[in-house]
Formats: sequence, structure tokens, C-alpha cells
Amino acid sequence: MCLVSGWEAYSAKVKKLEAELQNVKEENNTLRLMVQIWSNKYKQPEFQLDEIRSEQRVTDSSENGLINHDHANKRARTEFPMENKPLQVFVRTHPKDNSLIVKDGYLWRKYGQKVTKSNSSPRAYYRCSMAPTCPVKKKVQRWFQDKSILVATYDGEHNHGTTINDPLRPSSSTPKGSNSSTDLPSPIMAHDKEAIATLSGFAKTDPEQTENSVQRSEPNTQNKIEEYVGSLIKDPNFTVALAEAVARSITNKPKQQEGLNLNLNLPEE
DNA sequence: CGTGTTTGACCAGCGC
DNA sequence: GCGCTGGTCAAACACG
Repeated sequence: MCLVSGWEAYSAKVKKLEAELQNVKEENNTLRLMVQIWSNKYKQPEFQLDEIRSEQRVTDSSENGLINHDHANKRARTEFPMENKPLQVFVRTHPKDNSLIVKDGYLWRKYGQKVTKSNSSPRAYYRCSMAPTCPVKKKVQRWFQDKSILVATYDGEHNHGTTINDPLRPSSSTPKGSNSSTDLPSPIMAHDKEAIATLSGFAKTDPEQTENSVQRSEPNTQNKIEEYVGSLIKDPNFTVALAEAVARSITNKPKQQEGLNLNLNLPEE
């Protein structure tokens, strides 16, 4: 008797997991589609012109000292230079999980938390504690559109080679007694920085439509996305950011095909 | 007792 | 110049 009920419970769990996996796959496809659309738009001459203009702006600003490159010596708000934008990682967490923990394989020490005006969820500030001199910091905040998604913004590069496990990769061995922030990634994660940065900018423009596009996968999703992208392109800020992001993605990852690679760490089909 | 977290205060850049 | 805001500091606290 117990065996039968146990088997039924097991089957139900398997079905539930399969359903979740299906949702994840649909999300992944939607994101991939969005990035491909943007990538195609980039190929248009006006996009390339925008990129040239935005690069010119960066150069001018840097020469005038308007952009702060010296993060270590300034406590104030920092404008990241265009060529060194922080990596942004979106991590889906359990809806009931209220912790601001992004599992990336590094050891982090929390040094502050703040509620920002742009997002009602608190933002947590972490410093890499795997090496005393490591300058890397990260900010973790829940995505204002979907509180189950954590947005981690990384600033700087690790000056040490050691990680508890390879960052941003799942592994079966989690160190015992490690800081909770060092645990390994949640099942759904994207870590292409340009794509995510773009997605982030995209989200700020129109929360409702973005949620529809990203969170759901309907038969006419592609049409909706294309319509929305078309409207976004009229926004000069968006086009500059997007062109810059796509260009860098292409430059940095020549071997990747079909636009940007949204690595969601999904199981192989 | 050592280490990490919490949280209010403080600092500095930015916009008006 | 002033207020707002994001980022950091550091004392108090919690936990193993």
C-alpha cells in the first residue's frame, strides 16, 4: 500500500518537474528569439551608425573625465565606462525564497543593503572574500518585474584563480559550511552579459510588455516581440545601449553563431 | 571567540 | 547651494 502511494507521489513529482522543465525551455526559446531579432536589427545601417555615435560619445566623455574609471578610490555612484560594463546575471529563485543569494561559485561577504528608489526590493552589496585584495563587488537585487528573479551585477575582475567551483556552472559538490552565497547556481540562469544587460534595459522601458514577452511563450509571441522591439527602436537610449551590447557580443564571441548565446544552463535535449 | 550579517549613519556625485 | 540618491562604513548582533 505504502509502496503504491509512494510511487504515485513520485510520479506526480516527476510530472511536475517535467512541466517546469517545459516552461524553462519555452522561456529559453523566447529569450533566444528576442536576441536574434535584436541581432538582425543591428545589421541595419542605422544601428551601426548609432553604435559609432555611441562610441564617439564614450570617447569624448572619457577624455573629458566625465566617466569614472577609478572605482577603487571613489565611494560615490559610479558610471561604468561603456567598454567595461558590469556583468549582469539573472537567476531565477524559488518564489518563496526571499534571500538575496546568487550562487556563482565565489565566496562573498555582504557589506551593505539598501532600498533603492527604482526598485522596492532591497539591494544587497557583496565583496569577494576569496582573496583579501580581490576588488570584485556585486550587487544583488530582485528584478522589479518578477520578484522570483534575482539580478546580480558584478563589478570588476577577480584577481585570483580560485573558486569553490567553476563560477556559473552547476556541480554536484557543494562545500560544506561555505557561505550561503557560494552555493551553486539555480537551475535557470542566463549569464551572457550583453544579452542580459540588453534585457535589463529592455525591461526598464515597458514592464508590462516585457513580462508578457519573457515570462510567457504564446503562439504569437514572435509577432508581439517584433512589434515591441519596433517600438523600442524609436527610443534613442535603447538603440544606443542595444547596438553597443550586440556589437561587443559579436566582437567577443566570434565562434558563437545565431546571434547571442543565452546560456540558460538547461539540460540537454 | 571568530566570522558573517544587519542596519543606521555617513559620504560624495548628480540634478535642479 | 541644497536635496536626493546610491554606495560604503562600522558598531552591534547572531550564529556555530
